[in-house]
Amino acid sequence: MGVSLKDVAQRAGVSIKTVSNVVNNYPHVTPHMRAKVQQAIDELGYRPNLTARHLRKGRTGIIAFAVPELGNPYFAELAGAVIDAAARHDYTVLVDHTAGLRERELLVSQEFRSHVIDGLILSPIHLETEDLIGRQETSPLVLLGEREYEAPYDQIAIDNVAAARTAVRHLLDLGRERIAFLGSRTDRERRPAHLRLRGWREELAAAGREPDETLVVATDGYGRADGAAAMAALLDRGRRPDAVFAYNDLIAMGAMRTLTERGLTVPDDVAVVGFDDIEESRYGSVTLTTISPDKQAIARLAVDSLVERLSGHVMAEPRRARPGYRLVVRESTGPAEGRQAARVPAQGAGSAPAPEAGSAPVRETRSVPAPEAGPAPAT
Amino acid sequence: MGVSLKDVAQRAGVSIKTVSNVVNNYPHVTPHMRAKVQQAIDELGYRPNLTARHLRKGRTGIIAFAVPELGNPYFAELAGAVIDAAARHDYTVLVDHTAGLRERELLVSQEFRSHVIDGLILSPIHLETEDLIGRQETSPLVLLGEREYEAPYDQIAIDNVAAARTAVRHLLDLGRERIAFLGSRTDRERRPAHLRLRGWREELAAAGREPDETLVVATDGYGRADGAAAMAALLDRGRRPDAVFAYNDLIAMGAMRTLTERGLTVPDDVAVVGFDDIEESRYGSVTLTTISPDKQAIARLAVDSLVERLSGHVMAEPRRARPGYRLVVRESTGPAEGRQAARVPAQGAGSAPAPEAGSAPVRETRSVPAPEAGPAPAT
DNA sequence: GTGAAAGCGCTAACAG
DNA sequence: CTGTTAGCGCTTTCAC
Repeated sequence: MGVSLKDVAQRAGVSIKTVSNVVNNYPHVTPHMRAKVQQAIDELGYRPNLTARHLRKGRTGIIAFAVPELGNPYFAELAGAVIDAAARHDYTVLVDHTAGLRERELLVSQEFRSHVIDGLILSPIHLETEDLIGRQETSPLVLLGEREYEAPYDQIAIDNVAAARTAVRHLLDLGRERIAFLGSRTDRERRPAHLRLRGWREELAAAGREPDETLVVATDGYGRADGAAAMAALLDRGRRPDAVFAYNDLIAMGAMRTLTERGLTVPDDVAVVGFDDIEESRYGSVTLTTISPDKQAIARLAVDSLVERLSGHVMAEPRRARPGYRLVVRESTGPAEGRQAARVPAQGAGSAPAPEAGSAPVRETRSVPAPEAGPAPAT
Repeated sequence: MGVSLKDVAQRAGVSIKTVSNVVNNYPHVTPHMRAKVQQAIDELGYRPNLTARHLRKGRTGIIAFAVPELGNPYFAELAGAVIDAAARHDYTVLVDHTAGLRERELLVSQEFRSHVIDGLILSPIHLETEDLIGRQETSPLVLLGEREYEAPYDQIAIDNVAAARTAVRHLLDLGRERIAFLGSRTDRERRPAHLRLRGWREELAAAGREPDETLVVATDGYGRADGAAAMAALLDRGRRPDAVFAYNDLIAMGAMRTLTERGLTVPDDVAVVGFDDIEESRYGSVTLTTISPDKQAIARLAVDSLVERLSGHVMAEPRRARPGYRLVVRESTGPAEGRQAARVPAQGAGSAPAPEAGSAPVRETRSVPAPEAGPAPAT
């Protein structure tokens, strides 16, 4: 089919090696030679066959990024950041989504495009530690997301418990009494409770309140519809909270929609805090207070981890990096006027003091959570 | 490094070919042989090297999907649909984003992972016809998005002019007088006006109105912030419209946010129509009326086109497919109560009568635009 | 049914 | 500085 090095060599009347040298920009080639070869390349429209190169070199320069759902803006935004971070190391990213199904997560972690991806960044939901332990695939794997595993792989995640506690504390500081939690999962109960739910419990307990479990609503998924349904269920039960802490922004958005439909006002009747800081939460007629994980840092740490292992620096020690996060206070918990401009986080720049992991290898990256924006002395 | 066919063959005491047969599930292998080989495979933890297979077969089973910005939910949702559609044909998708930069669009279309991707689905913004004409790469390319090119490549896009006209007609039917257009581009003016802007002009003209060009606001990009800024600019100019047709949903969202901040009510003071029907537009305290392109159909048509050409069916004739769309009327142009439930489109199922392109080859796919939901007799 | 050998296009050694 | 050769791991004739 295509034109190969050999064809070019023939045409230019030189050896294959010389052409290869030109293609790879080897320093020691006479300008004359280079010109001659280049001409042949242009005439023939030669393009190097990367597949062959990959086979030869044993690596492809492709890493995979697998998330539950690309339709969730958090993962879409994260995917964008990962693609950019990878590009900085000359890696290309293969994005896949698992629909949060354990089976697909397993498949991806086990045998996904074996030997064509150099490594994998995976954000699992249903995967279990034992699935990971039994992993055959030898290419490096970096885990993202809320779940923590007792498996020998790098894990990048903000301190979910602490972040959740920060959110709940904010609501408590506002004087809220009945703080609901939306978004615990209905399925697979046996597995440890969500860290965010634990944060909710811990912070309430620390404040001397008995966590009211009737204010915890499980959802089937993590989407807006789930949030809307959960909020409706809570209200239908006659348990009207005066604040809601949602598992993520989408659930919070859905909850706010239900509140609007029921004629309740945010934040006056019900204050709402989300988690993720997707861009959408900075718009809307009531902007959303939320926990903002440093997505750039997460992407960078994940890619850097992977790239470092790919570079052959064999480090037995799997590492846990804790990127920064902060609480961004917006209208959904703000003063009742609901007219102030959204406080837009200075994304990327003066953001959290996440460990700088640019070129230097990432080491002990347990960064202190960023100072929260506005600890808000009780209203 | 890895364990190869040869290793397995040695271990099992058979030839390479036999192992290959087992791995590829060839029919004519004795059960005994198969078992023996399988055992060796398991013992050695053999995983086929797909890179080698790719080199040998000349194809990889990977296609690329390049969009301007993964942070735009429209593209993220589309990417998800493309991934799923590709999976149905056993293709994996490599997602990239171009930031809408012509340079990167060019790069992607020209030499992106040459020979490792079998084909490319590209949604360009700044690419010009001549860029496409001069394309060296021989792998198939399918174009998505608003722009139309005089180049020999398949193009999948809804009828943007007609869709825009539908949106504007809806606003006219509502009795709106001053309909603004938000989101024409400031740069590269020489290139033909956006089709959606043309639709706005045409429909106004058809209604006997002189399109008021002072109601057209250019934006730098296609995000929420651009919409917010454009709306603010328009209001600051003292040109208060009673309706807004935005280039896309994000711009519409930003515009609505500005309207809220300025104390104006949607839809009472200003009705708003978007374009894309991202999920977000179905939530929010005022749900958004929007043009809903059939994303599933777009993804399916694009992937099917690509796969068909990849299958060697050489069809000289490039094709233009026109997936369906519909107008989904929601609160942002609805009756002023603003309390009715959002009319959620039956995504996927009873949606537009888009050409069924499941397994059968896609042929003449100029589908009639789906019947719009609620032509809304003038208020 | 199974085995032996050639070669996909490239890079890495090693000569010259 | 340039040419020759071997081989990455696999599939694919073609014999047996």
